[in-house]
Amino acid sequence: MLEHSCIKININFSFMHKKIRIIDIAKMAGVSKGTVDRVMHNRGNVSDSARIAIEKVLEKVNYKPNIHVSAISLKSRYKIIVTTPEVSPGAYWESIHNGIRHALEEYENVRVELQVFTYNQYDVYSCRETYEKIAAFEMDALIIGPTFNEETVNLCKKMDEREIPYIFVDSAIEDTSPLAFFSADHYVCGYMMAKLITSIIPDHANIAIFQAVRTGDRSANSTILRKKGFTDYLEKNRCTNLILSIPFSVTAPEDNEMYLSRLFRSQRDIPAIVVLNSRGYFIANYLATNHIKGVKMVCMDLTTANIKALKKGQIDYLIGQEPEYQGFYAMKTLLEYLIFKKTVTKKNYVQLDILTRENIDFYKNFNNIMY
Amino acid sequence: MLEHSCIKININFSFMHKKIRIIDIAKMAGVSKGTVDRVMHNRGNVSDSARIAIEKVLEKVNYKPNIHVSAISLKSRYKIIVTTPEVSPGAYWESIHNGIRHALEEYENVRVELQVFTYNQYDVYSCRETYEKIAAFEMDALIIGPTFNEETVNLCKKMDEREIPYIFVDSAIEDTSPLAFFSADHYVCGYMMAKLITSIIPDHANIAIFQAVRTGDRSANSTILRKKGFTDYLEKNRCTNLILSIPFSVTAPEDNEMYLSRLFRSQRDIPAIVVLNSRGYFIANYLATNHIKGVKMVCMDLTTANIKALKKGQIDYLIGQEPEYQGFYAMKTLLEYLIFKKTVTKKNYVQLDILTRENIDFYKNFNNIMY
DNA sequence: TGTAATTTAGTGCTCGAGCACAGTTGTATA
DNA sequence: TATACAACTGTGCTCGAGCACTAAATTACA
Repeated sequence: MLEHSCIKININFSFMHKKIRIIDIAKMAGVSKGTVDRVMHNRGNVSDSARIAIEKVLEKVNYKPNIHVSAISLKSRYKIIVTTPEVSPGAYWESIHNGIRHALEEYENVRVELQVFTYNQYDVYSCRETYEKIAAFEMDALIIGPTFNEETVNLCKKMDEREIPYIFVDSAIEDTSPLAFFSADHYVCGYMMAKLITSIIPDHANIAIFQAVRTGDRSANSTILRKKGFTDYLEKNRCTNLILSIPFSVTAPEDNEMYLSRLFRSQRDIPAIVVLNSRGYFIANYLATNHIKGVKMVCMDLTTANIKALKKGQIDYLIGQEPEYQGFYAMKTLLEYLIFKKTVTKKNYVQLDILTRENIDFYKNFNNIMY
Repeated sequence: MLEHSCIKININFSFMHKKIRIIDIAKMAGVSKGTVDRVMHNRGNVSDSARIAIEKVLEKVNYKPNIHVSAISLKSRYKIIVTTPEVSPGAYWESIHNGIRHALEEYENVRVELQVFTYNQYDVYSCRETYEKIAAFEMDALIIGPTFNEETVNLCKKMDEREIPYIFVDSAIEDTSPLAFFSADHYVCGYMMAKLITSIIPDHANIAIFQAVRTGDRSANSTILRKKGFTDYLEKNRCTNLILSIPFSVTAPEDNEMYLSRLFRSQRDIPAIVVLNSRGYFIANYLATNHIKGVKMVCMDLTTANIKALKKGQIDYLIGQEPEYQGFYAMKTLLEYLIFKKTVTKKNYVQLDILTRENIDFYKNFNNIMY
């Protein structure tokens, strides 16, 4: 008979797990719990002797406040502004807003007055005007879902002057000093998309990239980075695929079908399309209605429309960037910074989920995880 | 100038968000909060008239208990047993145990006496003996990480007789009636692995499968399902790849290198290896030390060793099955069932994460998500 | 040295669900 | 009608962090 083990571990939480409370620290330091609280939250009005005694105890013990009790006993009031591109149902930005809302629900005792300002992400003038309005407002903090570089830098400068903390979601902007950002690594994202698309098409096959055209001839920050990652992968791996660009107009959507049909007329063989924004479903639908088959597709974002196309087999790989998680942690981080003066991790890169028609049914967005 | 919008939404939580408390329901129904509590937790000792009045109010309002308050005001005591294959550091089962522990931390006020029994997953006798010990114990509930079908069915029968609820993690066993299970859909998992491996190798290329040999000639439940999914994919898509089996012995590990070298001697061209258990790193290391290059690999589980091999580029795709999530929700579900008599969703399939060397650095296991 | 101003420390209330215990009905039986 | 016993219901305490309010100690200054 073989050797075998049978480990028996007794974890009796009533004995072990003696969790340290604020009052325990107070007793150890020979002060009252009020004083401990003042030291831990930097509220001042504490003598040096008391402060040092408490700090010594804090070094020794590993105090972790009971988050549940914290959440119910808060009484603060804050005014927070959120600005992002416009929100449409089932789409990317809605998920970010959902995440933000969930964070507020977690701290339901905190009175937060939330103001949401949206702008047209394809129109720099809309963004500029919205940002000007925001700059004039009173607030305790700001969450920014940025698109245009220059405008965002300007807004951030004003916030810096007024010493108002701000956090980025979706992507971070250079030359600003945010409290933190929550975003995907867009460069790696593009790099990975290149790897995925080239793995499922023949060498030297053509690849078309679908890209939005913006007012003022400027692309969104994230798209630029993704494209850089994409081309860098091809270069690094000595891929000789021909890259075609498909323009995509938001202001004149009637032109888009034309762009596509022009492409498919001029190029006989387009075995692969990569969409660096969340409009993958648009091309998937075009291909389906025009009975164009055998085109491999790698697209971004788990929007309702994209998921549908993935399940139908029109899209091969869909990349998710956890928008609910981004929104949730942006707001959570902000609140904990404002309330508890908690130290903040500045750079926060979210997961890049790879979804296929096989594993999409098991995908849990952050909503499911939380409740 | 283009049209653009600037939506301003005021979400003032002090006005809106009037959250309904237990005492509000009591007032509406004209009873005391104690009675409402009794109705909601099915504790009995309530007159029909009071019960009906409260149930009517509950239908109208959308009451959600404040989870934070719930967590701090519990006073129950429970004895729970966990049985899984042996745990080794950085490996699959450790993650499941971590998840279980985290759930206990979330309900730190509940006094849980936890007993862990592990068995050798490659030795049916070890399992049998461990299960016999467990069957004799007193407990309020049981969490099972099963391997052997027959033995598990026997244990479950005894639990059914004693009316002790049990939950499966990792995989569910047929002919049992668990309270719930948390596992990946192993069939789909194998199916997806077949899709991934065939997408990165030439048609008709050979594929080797690495499989453990068990005492009593029986494979683990999950591995059987994965293999079924794997072969079904190949059949369905008319793949003509030749499938080779590599045996893998745990009892005589010195034989494994021999098995591998024998394979690579007999077959000149093995461009792909699929590992349906979490030992992918073992083959990756063999290939590396023997300077065998160009072999594509798809493996299971985000163990420390596998992640290392993925980052080095030895493994191409690694499939994760959220072990922390499984453990966490198994214990959480159990506690909420015992304490609150909460209704339980029986079938719970976890996410199948696809990891590559590009997105592995951003992967958050459940530990990170929670804290 | 006495009084006001200021700093520092401590006490006690808040949040809401859970739950033990006391208190109040109603019904049955001597 | 008195008493026992059940069935039911309401009251009040618990958990621990936050924070307001009060009390005490210290300093400032006439």
